[in-house]
Amino acid sequence: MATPFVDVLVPVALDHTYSYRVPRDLDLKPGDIVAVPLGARQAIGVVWADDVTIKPGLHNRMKDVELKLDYPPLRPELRKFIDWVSEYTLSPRGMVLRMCLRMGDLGPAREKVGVRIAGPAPKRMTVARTRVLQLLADGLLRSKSEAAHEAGVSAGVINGLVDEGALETVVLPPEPVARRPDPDHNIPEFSDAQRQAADVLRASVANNGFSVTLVDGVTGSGKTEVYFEAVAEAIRQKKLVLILMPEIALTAQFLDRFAERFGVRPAEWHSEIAPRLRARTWSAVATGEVSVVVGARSALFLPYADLGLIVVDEEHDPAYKQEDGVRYHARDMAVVRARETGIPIVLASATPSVESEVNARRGRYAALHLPERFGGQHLPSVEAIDLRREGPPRGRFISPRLAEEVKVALERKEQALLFLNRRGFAPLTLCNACGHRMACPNCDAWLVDHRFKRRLVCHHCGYSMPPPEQCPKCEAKGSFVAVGPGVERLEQEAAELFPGARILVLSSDLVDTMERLRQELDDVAQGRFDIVIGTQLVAKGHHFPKLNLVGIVDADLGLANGDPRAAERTFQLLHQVVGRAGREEGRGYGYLQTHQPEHPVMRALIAQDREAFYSAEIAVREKTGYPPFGRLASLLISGADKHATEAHARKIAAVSPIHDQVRVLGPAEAPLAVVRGRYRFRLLVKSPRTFDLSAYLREWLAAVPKAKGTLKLEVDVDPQSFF
DNA sequence: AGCACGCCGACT
DNA sequence: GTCGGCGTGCTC
Repeated sequence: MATPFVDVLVPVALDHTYSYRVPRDLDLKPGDIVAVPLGARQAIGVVWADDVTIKPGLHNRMKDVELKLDYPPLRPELRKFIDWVSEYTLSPRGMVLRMCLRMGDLGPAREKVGVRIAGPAPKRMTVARTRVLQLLADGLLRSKSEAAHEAGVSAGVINGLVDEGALETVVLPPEPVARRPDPDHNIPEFSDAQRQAADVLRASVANNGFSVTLVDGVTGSGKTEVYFEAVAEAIRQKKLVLILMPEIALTAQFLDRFAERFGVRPAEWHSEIAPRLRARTWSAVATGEVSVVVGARSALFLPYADLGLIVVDEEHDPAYKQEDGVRYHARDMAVVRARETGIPIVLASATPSVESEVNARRGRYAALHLPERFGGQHLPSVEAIDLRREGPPRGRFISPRLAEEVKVALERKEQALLFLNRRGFAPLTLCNACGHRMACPNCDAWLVDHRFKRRLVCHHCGYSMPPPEQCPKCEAKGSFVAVGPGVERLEQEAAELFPGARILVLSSDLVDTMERLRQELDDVAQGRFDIVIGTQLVAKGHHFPKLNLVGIVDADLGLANGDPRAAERTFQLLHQVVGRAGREEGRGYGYLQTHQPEHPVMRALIAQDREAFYSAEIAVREKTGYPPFGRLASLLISGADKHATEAHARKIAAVSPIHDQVRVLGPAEAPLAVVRGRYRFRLLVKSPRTFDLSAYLREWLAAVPKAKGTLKLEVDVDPQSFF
């Protein structure tokens, strides 16, 4: 029985559904994907409810559903998930739906045309034509471009032969997005510990209900191979699998590893997939034609036909947090999606987030530990270099001891990695004559000297200018000095310290394409460089067999700010970077240049005592009520005028509902007080862990006066960054 | 998020 | 006199 009206959720910044009339020839059910008129344009939306009662005043404004699209309906659990994410993050439901419908170009793909022999050779023969006919003499079908390429002729020759009737064109069936992986293609040899872990994961897939398992094992412990066994089990059960990666730079590398295990590459999903392939992939996921998707966080919102397993690799990675639009944490939302779907989820990391570690310790998550490196690899030994006692001379950043160790490594024909998480040449440019510091005109930040590009650059808004000839304040000439190190400056120092060494600098602003980065990483792996100087770009990914020495140039860098997660982040990042050493042959060494070797993060890295670090950090969080022992939300109020912005922030604070479990802090100037010419004030909301913070915020926002003019309010539940 | 509508400055 | 800037508000 067709219903006369349906409620449709449209992908715009709207929480409510709109009602549409259903034409007689359409039969619509919840989940169906439809095209509807919306204002002056057409929108793709999803039927959220049928059997709808219409308010009398609406009848004359209602429009008709235009058509139903030929895709499987969104499943109830995905619709529930959309509702849940919207409620939790306080984002409009339509904007969450929009993330599910980012399907690229709709409509039929351009048909690929193939050619084959059809009739006698034409009277006028040429050398090129002969080559084509010889190639196609076997009677097989080839695509036009393939045939032209193989025969070494232009496409025009092929077209000419088609016109003369010697060849005929045939529409080729579209290439599948991904072929079916073979779960038994190449099962690796496992150690006992790995086998046990794999068995547990396989069982969790076979049992087929919601469960969360934290797989933690050091780099090289075979985590990936272990959770591949769970993936294999899901494939055997004809279920779909989602493997989440924190960034797309890692997916490319990962696809080959997957192919080694399963014989074929999985489908790939991230923001840089070309529109056509994106559309085909979306559709193949919805119909269940692909079985494994490897993707960045946006892959979490795909309409999987029958999802059986989610894996979140590097679950601690901060890149899982989306910081604009719908602000969500893909790891946390993945757990929610698994729960709504009733399937197992695997969280994998060498350095789990404190959140996941606490959940594992309290038994809320199952935990599997893979303590050893595989195949007799050793963990690198780590030492501190105390910069207070044995630091480099003024204006230098590589201490004598680290320099000595690098020399030894080079003599042994091994590679060294110098890690500094700071792009450019120097973070500050200072006038020696008057003390003027070069600052961004739009932001509350210094301009970073990028000497390779010959520009001073703001890392917050992208503003850049050529280095000035003279000081804009005192007009002194040649008075500027670079203060502090960046990777480019480190290269200069390394070139002086290690003459003849082949040095490569790797940082995101120096990488123009993914392909180029891959090439450069490959060059390093092949031993074409002796010293790599890099930012966090080099923290993960490639294996460098000849790399046995890692020097952390400024281990304290991430600890300086007031972020409650600073210690955790620093521990995770440095652990990962140091873990690059000694992965294949010989023994790895890590050196931490630090002013505070007694800091818990440094001590844990040196003693290789992960447990001690987590226990100490968990105790701090518990005492201070920070996540996961309490909940946080941040309200960021920004605007072009400082006083108006602050006044608005105060107004918002004034209407916060009074609740004895909630503390509202602020408004205070955000740590970065101005960005892109906008002043920023922040309110921080703290509550106990079990408190429904989203409901509280919703009640609050209902009382907040609407922002006028340039004023803007952004709400972030579970903020990860405090800038 | 789009897109139209609306009210104030520089042009054919 | 009109073209067009982007602030404001609506979309069944």
